[in-house]
Amino acid sequence: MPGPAELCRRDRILDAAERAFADAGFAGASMRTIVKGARVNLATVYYYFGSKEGLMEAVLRRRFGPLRQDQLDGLRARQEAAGRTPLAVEAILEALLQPALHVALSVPHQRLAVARLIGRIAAEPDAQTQAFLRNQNTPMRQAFLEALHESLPEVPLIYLRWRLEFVSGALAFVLCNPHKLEAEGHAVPVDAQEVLGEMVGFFAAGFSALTARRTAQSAGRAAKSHAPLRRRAGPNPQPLATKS
Amino acid sequence: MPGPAELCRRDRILDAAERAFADAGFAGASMRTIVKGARVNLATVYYYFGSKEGLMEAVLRRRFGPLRQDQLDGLRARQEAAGRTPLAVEAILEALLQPALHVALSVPHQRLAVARLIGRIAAEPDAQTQAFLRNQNTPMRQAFLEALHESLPEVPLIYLRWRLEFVSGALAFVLCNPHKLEAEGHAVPVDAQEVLGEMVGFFAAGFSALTARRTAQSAGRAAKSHAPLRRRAGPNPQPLATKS
DNA sequence: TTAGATGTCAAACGTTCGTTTTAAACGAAC
DNA sequence: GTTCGTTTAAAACGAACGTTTGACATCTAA
Repeated sequence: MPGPAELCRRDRILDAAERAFADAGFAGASMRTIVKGARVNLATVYYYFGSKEGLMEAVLRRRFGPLRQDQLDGLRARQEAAGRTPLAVEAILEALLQPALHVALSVPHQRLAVARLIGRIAAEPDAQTQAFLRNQNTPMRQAFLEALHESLPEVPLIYLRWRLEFVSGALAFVLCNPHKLEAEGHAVPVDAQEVLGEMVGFFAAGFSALTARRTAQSAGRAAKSHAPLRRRAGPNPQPLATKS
Repeated sequence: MPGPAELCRRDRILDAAERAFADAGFAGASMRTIVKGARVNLATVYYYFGSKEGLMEAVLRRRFGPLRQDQLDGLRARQEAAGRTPLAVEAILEALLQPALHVALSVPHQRLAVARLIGRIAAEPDAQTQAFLRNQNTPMRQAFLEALHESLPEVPLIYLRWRLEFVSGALAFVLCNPHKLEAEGHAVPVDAQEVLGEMVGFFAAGFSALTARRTAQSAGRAAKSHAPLRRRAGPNPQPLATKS
């Protein structure tokens, strides 16, 4: 039977693993640094989670389960409040972005690890991790896609899906590198509410844009500069400093 | 003196390393799989590149040097063609996105590895890699930021920087997971030109949006649903399938 | 021919990896 | 008090890791 001490160790492992995976990725994080951070024996991890992949899966389940649920709950709540009328795109985007930005940017101690984790696993190469994540996210993404389709019936569904991927990519990127949103010299942590407002406004305008069929002539007066892309062949075109 | 055979080996190593880093990330790719792919001896890599990090740096330099130059050239060409008038946002975005999408999505054989590499390293934890990449990209990003500022003087600079990060994130995400843009069942590779047009239209609309100061009331009729986010504490809120 | 770079190779260096084994300590039930 | 399932600990497993070594070719310059 699980006593309180056991839960304590299990959670310590999950916390340390979350930090390690966020910092170094799945392959780069080692079990030994995780158990050092959790102050438990190496075998304890295998007792609870079976393997490194099992540990990763538990970490993802603990974080993304509630997060995804919050996103879905937010969408449903807004839909109920709106009654029969389709939601404003801004409301849909808020329901999607607010839970992630909130858990990632607003909380005090070191839950920045969560942010990096969210962003990191979007690019994780591990096939099992990818499959697990896809299974987790598919229903949620489907719900948001349907909501967008109701609000923007004139935009082809395939483009709505693309645009949703753009939003997901930007979100993952921001969560993974929150320092890139900070002002030039300031070290002040970014305000989650402000980022949310800016992202909602930015992407809502994009979503409401009609399908772009221009591509070539959109540059207008610069169209003549479309020379075929050449690959550079010379040696070391850019020396570049190697130190930060 | 470098003979042709030597250059051949050096390039074979870079090709194999690029593929391996794109597939497994920096930590996940092993020197032995790289030399196996390049059909060279293990020591040869150290003869040419000194270390694994040196190899990574050479891979990044070879790809991102020309890519970044193409982006800058495209911007400058459009600026010259436009004369004194500020560029259309669409033109700026095209200059930014077209080289990356072109090298990543359009080429035949296996240069998809380049795409995954571009997307992957945006999330690479390795500090040295991050510093190297930042040094590479800073001047280019600055140029695009200035171009955007001239075209959209009414948008505060800090928000232009944020929006540029959103675009970079979406681009990295798309390059890293090109399959997510494919249609549901179809396996047809995505058309780079179509993605470019859609991204340009989508983000141009976002950039031209005025600063959003609403955040709270933007959801309009759904504002009452803004309950404080609760963290879920119950055990395993979502069982979820563990197999793909 | 000799001296010295220049590339290439097989083999091994010591370390760290994920994982397993073995056993001891624990609390509750009989 | 013994037994039993559960939990922790120390040590070790074989494999793979990044890196180095030393020898062996090959070629140029003196």
